[in-house]
Amino acid sequence: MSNKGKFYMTTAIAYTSGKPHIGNTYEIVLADAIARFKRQEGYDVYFQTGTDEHGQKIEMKAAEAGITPKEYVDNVAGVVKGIWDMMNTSYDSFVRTTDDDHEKQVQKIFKKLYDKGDIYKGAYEGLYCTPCESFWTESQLVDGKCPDCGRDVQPAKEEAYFFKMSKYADRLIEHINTHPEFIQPVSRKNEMMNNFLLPGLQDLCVSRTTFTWGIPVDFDPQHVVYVWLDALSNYITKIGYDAEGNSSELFNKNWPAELHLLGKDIIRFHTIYWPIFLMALDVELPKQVFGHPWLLQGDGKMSKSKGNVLYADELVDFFGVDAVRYFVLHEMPFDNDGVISWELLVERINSDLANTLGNLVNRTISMSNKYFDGIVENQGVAEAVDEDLKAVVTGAAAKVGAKMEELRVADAMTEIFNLFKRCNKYIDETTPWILAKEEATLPRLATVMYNLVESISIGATLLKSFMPETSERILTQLNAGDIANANKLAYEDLGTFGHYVNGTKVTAQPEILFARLDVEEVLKKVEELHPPVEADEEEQAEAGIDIESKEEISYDDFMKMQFQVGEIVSCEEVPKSKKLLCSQVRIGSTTKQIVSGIKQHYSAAEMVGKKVMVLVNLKPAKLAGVMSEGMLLCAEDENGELALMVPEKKMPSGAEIC
RNA sequence: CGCGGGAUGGAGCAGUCUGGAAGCUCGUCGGGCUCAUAACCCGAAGGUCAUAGGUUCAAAUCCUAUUCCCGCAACCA
Repeated sequence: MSNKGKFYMTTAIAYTSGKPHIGNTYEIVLADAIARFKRQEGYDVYFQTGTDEHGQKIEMKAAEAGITPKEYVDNVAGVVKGIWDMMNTSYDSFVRTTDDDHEKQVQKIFKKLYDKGDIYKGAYEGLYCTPCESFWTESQLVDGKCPDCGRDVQPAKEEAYFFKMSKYADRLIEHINTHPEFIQPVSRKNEMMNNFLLPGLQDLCVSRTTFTWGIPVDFDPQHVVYVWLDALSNYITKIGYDAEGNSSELFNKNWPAELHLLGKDIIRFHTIYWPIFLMALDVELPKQVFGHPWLLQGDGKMSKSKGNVLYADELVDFFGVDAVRYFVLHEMPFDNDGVISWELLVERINSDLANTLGNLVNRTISMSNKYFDGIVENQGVAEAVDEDLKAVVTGAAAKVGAKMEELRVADAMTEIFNLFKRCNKYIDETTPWILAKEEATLPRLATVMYNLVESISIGATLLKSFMPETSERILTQLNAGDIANANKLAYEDLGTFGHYVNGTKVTAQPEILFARLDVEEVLKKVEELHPPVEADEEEQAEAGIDIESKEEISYDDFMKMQFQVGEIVSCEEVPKSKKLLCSQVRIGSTTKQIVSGIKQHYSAAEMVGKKVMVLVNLKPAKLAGVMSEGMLLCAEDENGELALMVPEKKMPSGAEIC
């Protein structure tokens, strides 16, 4: 195998707040396909992935679960690694940001930047709401009060460390402009330049004191290191970077990275903060940052309460690892979001994997057995039709390579399947079953079968990076291991025809690679696995819902609140708001305007005429710019479904509720 | 006027940067074939490229305005 040099690539590290769904899993599969392909091409690949385990959210999640943050992330990191392994991904290194070596190095990096003067101690100034323990900016306030609780806020300062982003902005702009390949796809580059770099970078707050689950700043232990400075550093710390100059050989060999792969939502951190941190450390910048699109659920957003979140392990149970790998890689376009649903999965699997590929392998092996007892031997009876087949087959590797060079993985796979489709067409063109009828045409038949087996071998070898297991299964059935394993059939050989050793016997029992699936059956099973929401709701109603208890109040406190029956005389939607309805509510002889966040549960029209429970003496406030003078009371269930409180018997408008 | 993405035959997408006869996969319909997983091969129908203007010899592609969808943010008294 030729050596084309080293290739260091990473995925973003997965945040350990919970189990990753199929959208998160997509990234590691994409990375794996690229890593395997690069290896096949002859690069010395080092492929790193891992988990990002610090931050306030994790601290909270752990507290909810009643365990320590460390226990929490140990658990989730195990789940993440389990899924990565299940997906058959070939990473070389799995970093956890709670690893000792990483934490120590992040502390050194922080210190180094501080000593250099790029990080300085300053104060975060804002308006502070003591009960909520939150800082707000002027623009976030509602009527000058805390937007959360409506209480007064005080100007306050909190000390914090800041990073001098602006110092390096010009250098970064210069770098981005002179390295057009740095940010991929290109459309993202303009986004970064126009929105963040050109308007000017603000200094970035790089420490926190509001929570403790993070890497402590060793010379000022009140502070923990800002999560992104911690997380991004993994790309260098885990391969042995040392801020004091004793970096490992692994680091010296592999850095700078050829490719950082990440979701488009965190491009900003990777193309602005990360390069600037590296500049400050005097470390070279990575060659390329690719922000891939997202995989979205077909029918609406993934939501746990809808029971429609797709997880890799569940999909694998239904379809198998390679089918899921195929789907996510193939369905994901280059720079638009992709769609995933059970129906689409079944459609793709049936059409591409079962029909085109599986059936091709099956019919080819069956014919070999039927006509020649499984012996594949080219008898040299070529015809003109063979040439086009050979051209397509031998040209595939170059096409796939070109697509992969641009990271267009979906297109690369399409090229491979074009090869298989060409094979199916070849069978129709040569009609082996007719050749088999006459003794005289048997030599021609033998050549046809040889061409097919050779073509499929080449296709299967190309498929190795994307569907490693399937590739192996095909080659094993063709008994092509002696020519097509990594040692014998190198990537360079895929451009020429005729490697399959004459006289080789294929398996006598072709095994179904991908069974055809019935959409209805699959959906039925899915429904059994995730019972419809209605059933859930009933069960929950039986079980009841517990909510967080509030502090005890006095009778006087209670008597301060005035509740009355109100009649909704008119109602309209609040413009530019997704949740708000504005109602005119008649309460006795007065009418109040009340804004409520119930648009997703009640239409404006159906509100009119309802008699509802109103908290009347609530201080008026503006919502989305509209004045609201009270509150309509609703019951809310776990899924956020709302139900207005209405009197059980007929009551006049204005009747007191006590 | 909060930020961003999108709108291309029934479905999912490419093409848009760098204008030059509207393409792919699936589905539908018709035909062929029987080696094979009711698979495979051939053919056809189906699109005013969201709408309205503009630039141009020429616009899906560039410009302007509008409508609708989807994320995020905000709001859910």
